[in-house]
Amino acid sequence: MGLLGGLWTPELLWALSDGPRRFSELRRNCPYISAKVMTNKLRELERRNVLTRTAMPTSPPTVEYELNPHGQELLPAIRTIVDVGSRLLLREAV
Amino acid sequence: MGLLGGLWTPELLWALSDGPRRFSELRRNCPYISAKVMTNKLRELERRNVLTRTAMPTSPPTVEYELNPHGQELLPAIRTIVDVGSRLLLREAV
DNA sequence: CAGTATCCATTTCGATACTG
DNA sequence: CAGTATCGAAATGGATACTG
Repeated sequence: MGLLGGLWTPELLWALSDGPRRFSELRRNCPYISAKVMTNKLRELERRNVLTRTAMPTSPPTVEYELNPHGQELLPAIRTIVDVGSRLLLREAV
Repeated sequence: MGLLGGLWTPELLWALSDGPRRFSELRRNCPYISAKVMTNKLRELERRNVLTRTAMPTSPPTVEYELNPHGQELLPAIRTIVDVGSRLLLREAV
């Protein structure tokens, strides 16, 4: 949980689950995460060895984030959370 | 995640996963959770309809907490988290 | 585009002491 | 036994403005 911690971490990982994404793509995927928090999280996840950050020296700059094998291992957990979460939401709606 | 949120929530649910537990048993299972946080979490989980709290009017008082069906549905998620978590810990240890 | 910097509000956690 | 009360520390999140 220390790793998954933070309200938005699962959502970020989720957005990365089917391939590399650029910073702005992630922002579009998770519009409620401020740039600051997003940067913090991404850096943290990089430090924790869950994803890789690749900056291309183009202009304007392009940065890609991609889950590494460690990150892939987290996916089942995220998936289950998302899954159970949506079932519960359905119930509450009723 | 709003539901699972909080550092200790998964640990509490985990401790409850194979049957009802009394307050003091939970404290023994999760020695690092202060009584205050534990009470808060339990109350929150009760409010969220994940577990039931049963107080027996004995002396000294006895209170049992038990996952209800909603809570049971969370278990797969917790299990997966615990699972992935321990695999990652192993890696880091190496 | 992909960030940083600042400042502030909120939430969460923890230690300690007390109680029916 | 099963809590509650109080206080304070710390992490987390958000808004806004600025930059190579």
